[in-house]
Amino acid sequence: MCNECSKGKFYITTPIYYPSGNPHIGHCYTTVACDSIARYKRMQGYDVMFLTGTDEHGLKIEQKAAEKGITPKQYVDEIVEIFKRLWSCMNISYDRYIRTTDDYHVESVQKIFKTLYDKGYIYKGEYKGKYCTPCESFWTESQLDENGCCPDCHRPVAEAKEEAYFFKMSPFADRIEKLLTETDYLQPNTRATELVNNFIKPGLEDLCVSRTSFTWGIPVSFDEKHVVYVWIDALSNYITALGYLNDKYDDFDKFWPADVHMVAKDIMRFHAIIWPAMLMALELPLPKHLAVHGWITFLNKKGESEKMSKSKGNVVDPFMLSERYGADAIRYHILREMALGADSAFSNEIMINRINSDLANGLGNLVSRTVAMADKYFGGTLPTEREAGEFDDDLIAQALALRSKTDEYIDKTQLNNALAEIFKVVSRANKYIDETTPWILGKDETKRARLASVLYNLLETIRIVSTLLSNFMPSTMPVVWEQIGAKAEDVTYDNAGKFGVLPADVTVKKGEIIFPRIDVDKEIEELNALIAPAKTFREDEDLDKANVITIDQFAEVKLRSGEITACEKIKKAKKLLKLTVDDGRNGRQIVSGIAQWYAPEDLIGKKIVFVANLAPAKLCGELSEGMILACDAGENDVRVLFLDSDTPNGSTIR
RNA sequence: CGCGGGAUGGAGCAGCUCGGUAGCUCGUCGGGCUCAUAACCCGAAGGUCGUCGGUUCAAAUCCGGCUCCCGCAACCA
Repeated sequence: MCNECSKGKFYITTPIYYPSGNPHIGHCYTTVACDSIARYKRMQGYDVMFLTGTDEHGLKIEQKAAEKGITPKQYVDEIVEIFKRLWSCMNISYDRYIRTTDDYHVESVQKIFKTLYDKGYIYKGEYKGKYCTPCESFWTESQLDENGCCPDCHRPVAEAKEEAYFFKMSPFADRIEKLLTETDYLQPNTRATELVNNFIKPGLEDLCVSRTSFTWGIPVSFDEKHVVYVWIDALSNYITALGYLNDKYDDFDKFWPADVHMVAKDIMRFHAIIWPAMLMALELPLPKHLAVHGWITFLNKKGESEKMSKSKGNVVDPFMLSERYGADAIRYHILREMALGADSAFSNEIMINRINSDLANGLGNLVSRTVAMADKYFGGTLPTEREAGEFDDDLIAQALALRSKTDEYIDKTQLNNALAEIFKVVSRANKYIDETTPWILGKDETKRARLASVLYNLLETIRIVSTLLSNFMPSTMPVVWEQIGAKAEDVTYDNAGKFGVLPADVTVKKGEIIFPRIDVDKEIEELNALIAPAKTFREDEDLDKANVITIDQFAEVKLRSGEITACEKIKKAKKLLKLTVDDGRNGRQIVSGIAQWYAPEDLIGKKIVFVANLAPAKLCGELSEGMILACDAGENDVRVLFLDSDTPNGSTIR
């Protein structure tokens, strides 16, 4: 069976990552998972295109670069280097790396935008948002700082409108709903209802696809004061990287549509709704699958999993991990722990235990004891006489059945299950050694043939297992092959479906330990010391010359004392408390996001400090006239500033 | 009543579509073995399957109420 030419093509993508910071373990997961699938498919004989890259435009990049005093391009160039270094460190076999700043991508995006405009799917309209007059900047609600002010200059913002281009989503709503609910596009499909209920049933809103408020982006070719906003720029990478509407590459016809787009759940929405809509508008075929995985969360010392974030000091550095344990151990751990769709808790302890029990005790030890016995009893080279025995059939049957199981799980992008199947066979082989007791056979000259059979069966099982595993752990499996005497032609996909491939007189070679066992306690101690302690201040709030204000500026903020006379939770909101405050005048209502930390009864009767001249705003339908002062108290905690109980209400604070 | 997911031995999970002896990995304890990386193999303990009620000969599984967690949306003025 020739598989070099008969399998067809396979196109798989990671998202293009946003280089506003260094890559973390979450980026690693998606990329490692795609890499393993890509390797597996290549091994099967598919013509594989594996794409990854970086999404390099946008306001945030522009700002980060400005902070460092370099151009946006210089800024992204630096971070892209770090991404690429990580991928090389993790043995990522991508075929192509797209940067949205690449000329050909820019050219294609401009053409795509124009095409959609010409087809009538893009029209000019008005974008409503928050505008900061001094900075001449538009912000969305979520970009505003903790006071609802401009994130740049921290002054109040106003409702304003900006000219912008919009992409019509509504014509595609029905087709998208069907795509999500009636096909196997979305994997796992459990999230389809959520998407349909939240976004499609209420009516798909037209999407703002251009901005005039920043310049670090791809200019709209027929209206240069606009730049293309993230959606069309970023999502279209999947086709521009194949040469869609550009001359750089010409394999669009060959590889499109994609077989798998893999993404984390936070960007599922864009890939489940917007991307299909764009493709429908362009009249292009839709990708076959969207595989959505969860986040790697960090299991803290209290046993709670939390999102990784710099301010919590729990970000796991993949460079450090791979240096300590090797890329393959990290790859194995994250692929084995993460079930498609669900979050997976990461902790140093879980990882080390996993490495120890599966890789060191299970696989590593199996290879080690098998090779050692071949070496000890036969000087490394097996004699060719054979004698079958009681437990052989079961072992051989399991080894032979493995490949089709992993095939199936790979096609369902369930890598954790594929690995679980492989390690079942590893366990079976370890058990086989106990059942056949080769150390007893070794003492009896008449049992040479039986002993040779046992060892040969073990070597063959290891060969099959390691062949399939080499897609997940590409750097250590060749070491295994060297030790068990397997040649390159022995460890192919075809041969992973056969038993009896190694020559009967195979010669093994004792070598280094593949996965050394890790001393858990010692290691954890060292790792904890390495993890940066939590910060109680935000990095971007470091006081430097730029942040110094004058006394007049301070005087603009009117702080007053007040007393909380009534307080209740706002039903619809998780975090909001509605406070009635005696401000020494007519009283006022203030809404505060402290419900997580304070119960209403904790606050009634307390004296607090509030900002008196803050523009009123509505939160969850409740009017808020001012803001009470509170400070961060370490990891996800807040303390309200309380005044002495005899402080008069409504007096000025200066 | 905004939308969705979840609660199963110490930990993490499977089972639930299509009711019928509750399973896996890790951990704990006991035993075996000595080829091997104090690794491997076998055995045991440990769960009234969140809670209350209903349907049924029979409920982890189906139905309804409740509690608590977690996402999304909204939102930390």
